[in-house]
Amino acid sequence: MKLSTKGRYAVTAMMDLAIHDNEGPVTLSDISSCQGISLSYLEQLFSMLRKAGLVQGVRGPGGGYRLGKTPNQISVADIITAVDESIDSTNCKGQLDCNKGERCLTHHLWNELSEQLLAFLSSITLAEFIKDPEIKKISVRLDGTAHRISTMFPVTSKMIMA
Amino acid sequence: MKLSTKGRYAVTAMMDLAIHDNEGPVTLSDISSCQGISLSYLEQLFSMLRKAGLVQGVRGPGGGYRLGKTPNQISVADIITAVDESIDSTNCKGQLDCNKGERCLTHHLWNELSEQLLAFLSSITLAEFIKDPEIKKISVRLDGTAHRISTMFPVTSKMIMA
DNA sequence: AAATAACCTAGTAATATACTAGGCTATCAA
DNA sequence: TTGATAGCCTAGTATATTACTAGGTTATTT
Repeated sequence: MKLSTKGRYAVTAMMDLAIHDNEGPVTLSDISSCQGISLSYLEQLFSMLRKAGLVQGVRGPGGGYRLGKTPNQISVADIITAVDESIDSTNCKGQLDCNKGERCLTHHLWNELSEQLLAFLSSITLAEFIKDPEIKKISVRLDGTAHRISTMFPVTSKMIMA
Repeated sequence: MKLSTKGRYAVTAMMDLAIHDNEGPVTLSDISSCQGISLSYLEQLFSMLRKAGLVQGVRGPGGGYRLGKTPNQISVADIITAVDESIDSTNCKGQLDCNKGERCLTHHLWNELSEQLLAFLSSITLAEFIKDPEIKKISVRLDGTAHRISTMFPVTSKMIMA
């Protein structure tokens, strides 16, 4: 279990798809300008997401990406593990005797923690975010044209905090 | 909130200290050989942990590091934030108008997720790991000489899994 | 006095992250 | 049928982070 900006890009992009899941595909170009990262890099991330079955590509004009499963079937853990390849959690993997024919206790403890973290992130699905009250407000306000512009919304005091 | 191998090194090292909290200081040299990372790198990590008040250095022979607070006052989140400086969660921080004078909804959603994750890792303290039944077994078996060698323990089938 | 181990700095190798540049293919609309 | 769109793919590269090496100083114990 690893968590970097790369993983965050993937998660936020998937949130975007989830919000517009019933409105048609979202283009990487839109996500690129929203998240402020290069289109080509996004393409690489989505290549991994697609191979993991988390998204579906739709080619041609009006195309883009949509979710590969229902929002409640896609967890944050799924997304992160798809793009952030897991770290070698023991650093002495392969060699069972990392020190004098024995094995570190702390490695075992880390595994326990790592599993707890994975379970936690697995329990959070994209469906939770669609239910967010802030989003409902936006959806109502923008309904018709939501597909193109609802990934953005006006700044509020709540949003400024990091 | 960021989680890399660097953070894992810090967490496992702190677990080590927590286990031996009542037995005297643990040397970085011991941790180095256990975790398989360089002594000097550990020194740099512990410099950050010390500045965060999470550990106390004890100089001279018989010295090493011990916890700076009680195990139940030190959370996994504390450790990770001390060594893995937090990422710029929005990528458009500073400029409030990341796109056409508006702000991305997904950034807001990420902040919510990030806070949930932080709350989760804040709820897990080093005290949990001391209570681990596996550790109790070791402590009983090694009691007197535990300080030096109890960071290691024999391989069991349970341990081989990653 | 000698050994230990924290504590500190500068420089560097290795790796991961993020981007650039180019191209190809499927699909839609004019 | 043609052009625009947008997915899809590869190779190369700039940047940042991670992890290490190699020196050193200082406090403490034996």
